[in-house]
Amino acid sequence: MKNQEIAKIFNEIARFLQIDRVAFKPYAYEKAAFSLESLKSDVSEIYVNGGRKALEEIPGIGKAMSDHIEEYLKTGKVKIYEEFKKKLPVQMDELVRVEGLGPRKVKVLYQKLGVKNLKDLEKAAKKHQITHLFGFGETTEKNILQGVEFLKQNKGRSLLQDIMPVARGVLQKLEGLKEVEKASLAGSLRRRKETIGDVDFLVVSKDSKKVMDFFVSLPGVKKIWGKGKTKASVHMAGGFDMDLRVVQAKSYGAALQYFTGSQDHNIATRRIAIDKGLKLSEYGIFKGPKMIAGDTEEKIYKAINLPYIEPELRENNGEIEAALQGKLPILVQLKDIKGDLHIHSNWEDKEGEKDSIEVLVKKAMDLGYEYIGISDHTKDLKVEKSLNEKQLLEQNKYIKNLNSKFKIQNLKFRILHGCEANIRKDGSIDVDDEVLAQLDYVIAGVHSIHKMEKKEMMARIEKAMKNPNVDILAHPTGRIVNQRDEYQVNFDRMLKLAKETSTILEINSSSRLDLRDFYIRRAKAEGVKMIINTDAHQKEQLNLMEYGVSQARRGWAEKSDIINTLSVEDLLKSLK
DNA sequence: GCCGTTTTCGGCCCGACTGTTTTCAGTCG
Repeated sequence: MKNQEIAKIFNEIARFLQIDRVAFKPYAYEKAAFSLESLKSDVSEIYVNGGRKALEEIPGIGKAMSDHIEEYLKTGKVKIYEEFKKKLPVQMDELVRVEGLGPRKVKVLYQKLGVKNLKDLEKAAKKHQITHLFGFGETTEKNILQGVEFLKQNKGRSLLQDIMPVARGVLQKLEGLKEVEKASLAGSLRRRKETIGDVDFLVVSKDSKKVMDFFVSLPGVKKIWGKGKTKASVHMAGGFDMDLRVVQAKSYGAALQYFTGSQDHNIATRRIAIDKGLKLSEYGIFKGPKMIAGDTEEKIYKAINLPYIEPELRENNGEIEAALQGKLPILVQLKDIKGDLHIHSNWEDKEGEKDSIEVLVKKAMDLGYEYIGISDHTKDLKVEKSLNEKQLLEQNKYIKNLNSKFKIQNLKFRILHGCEANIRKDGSIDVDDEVLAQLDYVIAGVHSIHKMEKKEMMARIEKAMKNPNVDILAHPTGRIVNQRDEYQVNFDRMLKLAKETSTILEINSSSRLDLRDFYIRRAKAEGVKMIINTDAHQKEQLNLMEYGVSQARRGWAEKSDIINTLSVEDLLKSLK
C-alpha cells in the first residue's frame, strides 16, 4: 500500500520543518501521516474512486496534503520532500532512532561532520569528533555511541507475549516495596499493543528517591538513561527500555491516563479539556488554579464529559467520537471465555514435548473452562507427526470415551474433537470429507505455499470456506508478528465469504496475533463471528488466551462477536 | 497546514530532564 510510503514522507517533511523552526506545520504533517497510517483502505484506490475530493475527506488531509498525495501517486515523488532531501541528504528516520538525537542535532552532525547514516555517526563518535561541536560535549558523544550500540543489538520492538511476564515481574517487585502505595503498568503495554517499544511503570509513593534508586538498580539494568526527581529510564540487557514515573496519590488517575497514552489519544482529550476551559496534565484536570479531578481515571474522563475509555481503545481511532455519542463497545473479557478450540496434543508429537489430552483437560479445568477442543495437525503437514484419517477416527473414539467418563463422574466438562487441517494449493482439504464430517468441528488453515497471487490465494481460501465441513478459518491472513507479513488476501472478500458460508474467523493468540486489530474491527462491523484460540502446543500455552482477548478488545470486539463465549451447546449450534 | 456546536481566523497538549550555550534549547513521551 502507498499509505505507509506517503506517511513516511510526511513524517520526514515534519522533521525538516522542525529543523527550520517552522511553527505548527510539523504537527500538521505528523497528523496527516498518522491518519494515512491508520487508514485501512489504499489511498491510491480512494484517489482513483473519488479523486481529490475523497482525499480531502480524510482527517488531517487538506488542500496541500492532497496535492502531495496526488503528486506522489502520479510521479512517485513529492517535490518539496525532494528539495528538503537535497539540502540535507541524510537517513533521517534511522538517525533520530538514536536516543537523544533529534532532527536539529542531526543537521549539525551532517553540516559539520558529513554524518549521513548510523555508520557515519558511529565512526565520528569513535574518532571523538563530536565532543568539540557547538552544543555537544563529551557526555553527548558517549551517549550517542551507546545509543548506536543499543540500536544495533536491539531487535526492535518486543512481542507483547514476551515482554509482559518480565514487566509483571518488575511490577511485583515495585509493589513489594514498603514505600510504594500503588503501582501500575502504563504505556503501550497497558494498551496491549502487539509489540512494545518500552515498558512503562507508574508508582504512587511519598519517597520517590527510594523508588528511583531501587528501579535503576534492578537486575538487568545496563545503563541509566535518565534519573530525576520523578522520572527515571533505563536500558535493559534484554534490549528494551523501561521508564518509571512517581506521582502523588491525588494525581494517580491523571498520571495513569497521561502515561498510558496513546499520545494522540492524550492530545485529543486535552483538546476537549481546553474547549471546556479546563487544563489537563499528568497532575490533574484544572479549572484555573483549582484542581477538579486527578486521583482516578474515571474522574478525569468524567470531568470532560466522557465515559471511561478502556486502555485498548485509546488510539484516537474513533473512540473519542464513540464515547461522545455513548456508543463505546462493551469489550469482551478474559472471564467471558468458556473454552479453547485450537489445541494440539501429544497425538501429533514428534519431539516428546507435547501434553496428553488428559493433562490439557486438567489445565483447562484449572482455567475455569467448560470445554476444550483438540485439534491436531493433519497428514499433509510434515513438521509434526500429523494424523491421517485412520488416526483421527481412533482419536475420536478415545475422546468419546473420555467424555463418557466425565459424564459418569458427573463433571460438567466436555472435550470436543476437531482437527487443524491443511488447505492445499487448490483449496481442497487434506482429509477425506467423510472423516471430517464425523468430527465436532474442523479448523482449516494455510500452512504451505504462502506466496501466491491475491486472486489465486482467494480462490484457494474460497474453496476451503465453501467446504461444508470447514467451520473455522485458522490464522486467516498468515502473518506472524515481527516475522512474516500476511499473504495476499482480499479481506473484504474474505468477510463476504465468511458471511455467505457461516465460516468463523479465528483470532489466534500465539505470536501470530492473526487476525489483526483493524481486521477484527471490520469483521465485527460486518457481523462476522470470530473465535479466540490459543493454538497451544503445550499446556502452559493455554495461558496465551489473554493476548488473543486483548487483541480482540483492540479490535472493539464484544462478547457477542466471539463464539467461544457461548456454552458448548450454543457453540455447536453456531457451527456449520 | 488544518480545522470549526463560540471561529473561514486564530488557534494548535504539556511537562520532565539533560547537557551545556550557565539560562535554555533539544529531546522525549
